[in-house]
Amino acid sequence: MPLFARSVERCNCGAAGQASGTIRGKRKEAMSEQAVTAQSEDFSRWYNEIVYRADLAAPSPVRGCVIIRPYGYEIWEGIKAGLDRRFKATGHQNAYFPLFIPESYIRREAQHVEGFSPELAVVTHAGGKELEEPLVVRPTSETVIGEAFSDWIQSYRDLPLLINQWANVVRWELRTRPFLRTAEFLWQEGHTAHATHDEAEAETLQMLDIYADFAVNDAAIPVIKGEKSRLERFAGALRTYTIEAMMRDRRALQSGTSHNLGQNFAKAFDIRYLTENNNQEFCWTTSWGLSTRMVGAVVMTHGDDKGLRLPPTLAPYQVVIVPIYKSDAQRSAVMDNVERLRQLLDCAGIRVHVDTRDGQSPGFKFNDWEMRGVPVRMEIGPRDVENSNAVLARRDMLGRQGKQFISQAGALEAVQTLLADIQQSLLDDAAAFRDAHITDVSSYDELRGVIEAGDWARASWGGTDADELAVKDDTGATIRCFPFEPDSELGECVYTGRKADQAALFAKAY
RNA sequence: CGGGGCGUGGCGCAGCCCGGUAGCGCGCACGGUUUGGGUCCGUGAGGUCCCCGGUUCGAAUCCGGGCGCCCCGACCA
Repeated sequence: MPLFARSVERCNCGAAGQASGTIRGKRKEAMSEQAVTAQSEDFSRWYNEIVYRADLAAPSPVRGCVIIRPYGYEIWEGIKAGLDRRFKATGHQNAYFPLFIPESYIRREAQHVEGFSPELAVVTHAGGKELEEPLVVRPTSETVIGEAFSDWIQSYRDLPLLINQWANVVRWELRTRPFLRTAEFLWQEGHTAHATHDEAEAETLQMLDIYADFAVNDAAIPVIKGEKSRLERFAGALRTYTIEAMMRDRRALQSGTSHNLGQNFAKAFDIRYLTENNNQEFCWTTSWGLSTRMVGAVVMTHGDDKGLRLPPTLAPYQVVIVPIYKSDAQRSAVMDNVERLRQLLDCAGIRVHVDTRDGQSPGFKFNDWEMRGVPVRMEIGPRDVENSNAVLARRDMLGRQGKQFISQAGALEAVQTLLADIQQSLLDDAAAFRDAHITDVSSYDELRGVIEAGDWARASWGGTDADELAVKDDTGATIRCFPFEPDSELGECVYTGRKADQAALFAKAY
């Protein structure tokens, strides 16, 4: 298509009588260069273009890393704020542990080493000398925190210990994509210690609920809660729980995980407490994490062919005001109105931005902010000034039908209503999309067909690890989770035909 | 680690086959014009042509070596 447009332009060079054709050709070409690749054409290309063109991220000089630009970082800050508030409300406190972990720590929990050693970055030299013991750049902090916990916890009176840290971690991945998988990423990792298995289990599930509540209500991403299979379990955990979300290309994205670590780390790091009866007992610990991957989830859940669509709760700008004017006289009258409305919204706590760029046409700005996903656009021009009106346009409903003409007097209320509407409609859209692409299957052929078509399959499962791997080799899909709410009756195992013990959700995943 | 491709102003590319000292689009700066759905015109700034070596009067272009990146297959929040 671009090739065609280019050749048309070339042919028209110097040709007489084809002026309008040339202009049309040029305009088409310019449009195609400005437009984003369609999702249906190439989803991962769409994703990359959006991430870079909406200024979420920039390429980094280091292999698998990215620079998170201010617009992208503000989305992350919104995520942090939403989670941190929920963590605090449930009694957790923030702390910070070192980036560097003695290599010997990582080795103390057998499964943990095995799980992480392939992707560790290790510092062997520092201060111009070789270190006596290499330092691992943390891939996660169970080990250092476990060591600290063993010091801090003496008696049952010290429990539960509820700690969270906001940090960067490094996992040396081979294939990386901005936000979804990078060598370094930002996240929070919660670490708690409890007196009993049941308390630890309750904490693990509580934190999963918090992730789900955040995903649904703040990020407008419907998620399915469930337990991970043994193969997908965190290295060193008793049980791993997950929230799974469906992206716009129907691939699954694990968007947050919560682990009941049992007494594995307590035993490896000697985290013990004295009971009321003066007995030494090992603690039961948990850990749970959610990362900058969530930014990618927001992009891939809500984005469309025009670009980002941000849920108002997380949008850096909830409203962008585009002033429209010709003459200087118009300009000052328009800007007068704009400034008053900006203040009105700002005072109400709405994140509002005025696009004062000169030399960019309003039409350009409309498209630009649509690409960046701003939920609501307010246009104010001479006609509006005359009538004390304004135009509101919603990002989730493009074109004429998403526009409304309001009075400036009712602007605040109209904007608040609209923001709430958009938040809800993004969630509804995503939920409808997801539900339309999950199918219950009762035979393996059916499962294979559904996966091949790109959808998710829900099936009864009673297979072994080896069976699960065989299904993965055969179809490319993995068990994303055993959902808490299976939504259907158990039959025979879809793969082995034996008695099934749980319902499993199969999908291709990121 | 196996297979494929690419390194040329900030970005995307042409030029290379057939050597003659670099060009286009976008972006950027300035001036004007325009502005209710991706304005247009003019002027201008900006390049170790990935690196090292060789051939040659002369290398982005030919030859040798190296480095880096991207895409596709085995692991992962």
